[in-house]
Amino acid sequence: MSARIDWSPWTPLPDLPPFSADSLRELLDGGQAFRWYVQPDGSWRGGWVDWLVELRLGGTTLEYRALRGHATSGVKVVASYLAAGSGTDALLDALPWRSDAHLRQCLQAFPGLRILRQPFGETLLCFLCSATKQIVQIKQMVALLAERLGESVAPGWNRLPRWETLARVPITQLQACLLGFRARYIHATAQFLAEHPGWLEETERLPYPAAKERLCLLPGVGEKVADCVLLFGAGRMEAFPVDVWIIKTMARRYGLEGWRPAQIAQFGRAHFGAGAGLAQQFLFAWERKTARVKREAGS
DNA sequence: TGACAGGGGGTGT
DNA sequence: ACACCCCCTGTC
Repeated sequence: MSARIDWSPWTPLPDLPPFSADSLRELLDGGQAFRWYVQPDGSWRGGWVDWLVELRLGGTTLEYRALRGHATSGVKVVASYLAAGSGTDALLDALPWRSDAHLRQCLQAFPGLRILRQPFGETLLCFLCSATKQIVQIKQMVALLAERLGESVAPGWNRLPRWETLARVPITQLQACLLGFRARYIHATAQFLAEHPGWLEETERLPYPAAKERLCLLPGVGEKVADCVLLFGAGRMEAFPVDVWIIKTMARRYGLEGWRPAQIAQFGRAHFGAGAGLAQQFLFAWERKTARVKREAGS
């Protein structure tokens, strides 16, 4: 019944460090992106805009294949999405791992983990869905948005809807995608973007503080969501999203008991420096893994 | 196997 | 502080 997908051959990706299965899972399904699915053979299928890609580990080397029509530019585009050769190594080396034993432990535990370079507009849409939701639920919402409102890219795979499409969709149709109170935010944001052509593109080009300030003007976007969009959708490594996990981590590992989110963000930028957002992702991955191990041991 | 709380990676008032 | 909206998860 399901039509076959015409894939390019599996190809190794250059300029990326070795990965472990754990770090690949954290990279693709650890709260940065919400459109990656692990397959029975351990490979991952996912995508962004009109790219549908599969990733797998050949030993510790990351390999990809894409739709045949995309094969020519594939390596560059996929490598760029995975932030290959984007200065991650230098940023990692500049983190205070020499004096911070916990950070060092996190960096060692997730080799290859990095910040993805996702499309800005799609990242905004995904994180508007994220409020008080866990990854599985966010994935379900964006899957429904793609399925019902996005254009087909390949058999069984739709891209996420464009903002100009969302602007024309009745709010009731958004609510039907299990968005709950987030439907209102997405609807209103889509209206705003439709009335302000080029606003999103301009925002992406602004320096970090100005870009964050502008994003916070959108309904449903506060400091945390703005930081996530700038970190995961614009490569702004100085963005340091403070969510409940990071609040817990920073309290426990760095002694910041009772600190307010804004203070924690300030501490994070001061302590971790230019790669604060990158550091945050490693801390986050560690905390998730710890929670998972604890849960599995308990049950 | 099925019903039933409880809580969830946030924002806006 | 609390509502928003409702699905997921763990538990009985």
